[in-house]
Amino acid sequence: MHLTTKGKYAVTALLDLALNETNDFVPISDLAGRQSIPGPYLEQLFRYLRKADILISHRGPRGGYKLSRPRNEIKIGQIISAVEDRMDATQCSGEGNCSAGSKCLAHNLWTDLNYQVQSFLMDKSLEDVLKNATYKDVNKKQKNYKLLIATG
Amino acid sequence: MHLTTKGKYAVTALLDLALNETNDFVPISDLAGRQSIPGPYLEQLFRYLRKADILISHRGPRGGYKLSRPRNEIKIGQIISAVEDRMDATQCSGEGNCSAGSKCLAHNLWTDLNYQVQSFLMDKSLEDVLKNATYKDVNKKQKNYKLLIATG
DNA sequence: TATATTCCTGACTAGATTTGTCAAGAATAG
DNA sequence: CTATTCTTGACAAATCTAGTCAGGAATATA
Repeated sequence: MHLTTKGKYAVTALLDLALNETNDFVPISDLAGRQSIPGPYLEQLFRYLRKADILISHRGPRGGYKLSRPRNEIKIGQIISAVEDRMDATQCSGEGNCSAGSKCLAHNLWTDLNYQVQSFLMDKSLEDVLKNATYKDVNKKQKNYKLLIATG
Repeated sequence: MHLTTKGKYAVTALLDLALNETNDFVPISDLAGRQSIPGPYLEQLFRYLRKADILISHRGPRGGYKLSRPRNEIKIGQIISAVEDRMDATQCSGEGNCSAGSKCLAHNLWTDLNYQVQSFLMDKSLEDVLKNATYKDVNKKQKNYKLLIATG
């Protein structure tokens, strides 16, 4: 399971796009500049998002990108799915042959972890994140869980 | 956020150790053999687990490793925390300076994702996983979420 | 005491992956 | 026409993972 800057950059850029939503196309240089993302790198990521029908592009002056549908219909999970290719936590890509042809002792654990992460990401749209609404209550409990995160 | 084979090997090896729980020490070669994990690599991982007081070791003939406490008191999250060092999903290691000194648009999203993953892993002990009990109901819903996981 | 067993430590390496860069080309608004 | 912007493909450096290896220290057993 690997969430890289690819996924993080993509989500951030699309949040920016959703925030500054108009009918105009927004050039990549604007997004990259505002969000401190290397332009050519973001360009590369936007290829995947266009292929996944999340973005619409237009060339030439006044060209750029815009969201293919309303921001409440684009899920964070869809964005990440479009740019990341190693989000699966199982050792066997879900095939159940992780230990000498059959399931390893931890197989179901990783499958369930997959489900946790996926449902979290698929339940949230760009709009949800901008509103910071649907998951605000979760925030308050965070003090109980510091062990996994480096605090230095 | 990166869950590597380090974390997966460590959890699998400790599940094996919990499964074959006796008062004896179990040599690494036994665990590595049974779980198809490269021995010297597992040895490397066990250093971290000993430092984290999850394992007790003993040298010499009839030596090996055993769990430092009952298997229901060792959480999966503790194991992963001991061997993985990049489980944080935020771009800024939680410092909130991910975008020109302040929080990027996605900061709270990644913080909440951290919480989801941590609470999932910290809620499960070795015993829970072996019993396959505490999270079985979650399994049944999985068909709805396939988008993130490569199906090929 | 001798010996085989097992952990302990540190260094090293090959390969994969990420994180970018770059150049040339195509479309298009004005 | 021309400047702007996306499009595509190739390339490269840095980092990280996954695993190896050698030498040493402790200890149970005979």
